[in-house]
Amino acid sequence: MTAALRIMREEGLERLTMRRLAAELDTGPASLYVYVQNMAELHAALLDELLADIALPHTGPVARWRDGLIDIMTAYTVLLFQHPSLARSVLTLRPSGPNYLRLIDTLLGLLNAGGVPQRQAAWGVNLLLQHGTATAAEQGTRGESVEADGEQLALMWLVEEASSEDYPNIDRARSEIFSGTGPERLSWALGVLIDGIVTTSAL
Amino acid sequence: MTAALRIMREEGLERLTMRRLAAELDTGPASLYVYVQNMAELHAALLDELLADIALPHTGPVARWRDGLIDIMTAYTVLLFQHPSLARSVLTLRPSGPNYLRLIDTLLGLLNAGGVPQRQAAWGVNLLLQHGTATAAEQGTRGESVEADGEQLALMWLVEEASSEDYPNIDRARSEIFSGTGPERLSWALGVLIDGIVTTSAL
DNA sequence: ACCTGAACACCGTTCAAGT
DNA sequence: ACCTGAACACCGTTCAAGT
Repeated sequence: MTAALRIMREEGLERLTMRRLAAELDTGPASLYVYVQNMAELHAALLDELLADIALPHTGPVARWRDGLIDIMTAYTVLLFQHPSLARSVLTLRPSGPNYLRLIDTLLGLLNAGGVPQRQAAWGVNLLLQHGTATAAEQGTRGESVEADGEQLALMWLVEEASSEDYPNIDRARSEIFSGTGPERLSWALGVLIDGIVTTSAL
Repeated sequence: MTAALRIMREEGLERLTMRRLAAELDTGPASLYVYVQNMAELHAALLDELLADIALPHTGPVARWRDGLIDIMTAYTVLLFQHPSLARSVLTLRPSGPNYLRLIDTLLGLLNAGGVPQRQAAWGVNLLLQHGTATAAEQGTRGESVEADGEQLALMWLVEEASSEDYPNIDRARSEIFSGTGPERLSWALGVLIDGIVTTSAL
């Protein structure tokens, strides 16, 4: 499993194929299926391995629950940002490793500390983690491939050129659509989510 | 392009390969590269085609801006729910077709009608669309493959079994983690996002 | 100039056969 | 019982060669 982590870190998840990993371990690809059922299970194992490294301040002053949430969610998002294609995989994975359960448990605990009703807390954790994963999967494309950068530029150009007759609201919002830095937008989004989770009652 | 849509609708995006589409059009795969640059561009074109069908109530009473947002976002999410693997593709695509721009413009208009400051509106549209796309990509896996259902069950089992010592908060929230129906959770999430976007000022 | 057959360089997964 | 070579059934993309 360390070999898999190394390949991912050094060459990216794209290059971590069953055949490549098998070659690294001096065997045939069929042998890997003794340890994992399929590619998805390998990705799940990698995620849990990575999650072992994020700091979970399970204890701490109850009053700082909001900062705790933001810190953990930022760490989670930044972690996946470094492995965008893993994030893409995680989105369809429903991870279930011990470190992922620990992460869920900690987030739930912080929302509980904030006095958020149980249902909102449970649904909110889902929303928060989905946002982190999706943000990494989406934004993280930058730099991973040349085409992705090209597409980003193509969209910016289109938005620049979007005629004020056809798209009057885009025209008005033009300057804000790509404004702000990644961290600024992430911290705003986390604020939106947490505020909404705390104040919006379910059903 | 109609052939591509038909294959996707009848057999799923997974089966819509360059080779399969070329065969359908009685030619070799190389010929497709005259019309699209790559697979991503084909997916982008498909998304824009689908978006042509969603109703955009651009006009209407200004006071109903919130309902308008919820209606459009629900339609967008439901649309992608039927094509989960397209949703996965869209997440990394930064779509730029005319119908996608129209969707952005309409959402911006509704947030403007709600008196949301320009920056919050612009960033908020991003957040809303990302949520819709990610939800479809994530939940939509159900039924598309047998393994995905199995993984869902595996997670439910793990959460059921999660010991109260190791994961006390999961233990307490157990009954709520999988509670509610898809539509209930979607409408709650949209409420969270809209409330948060309206009330959380950027920077 | 426009189109495409055939090849390049790969995939994940299965299974019969070996140890 | 455990492991794996070789095969199955595919991919997206490129490019030299034809029309």
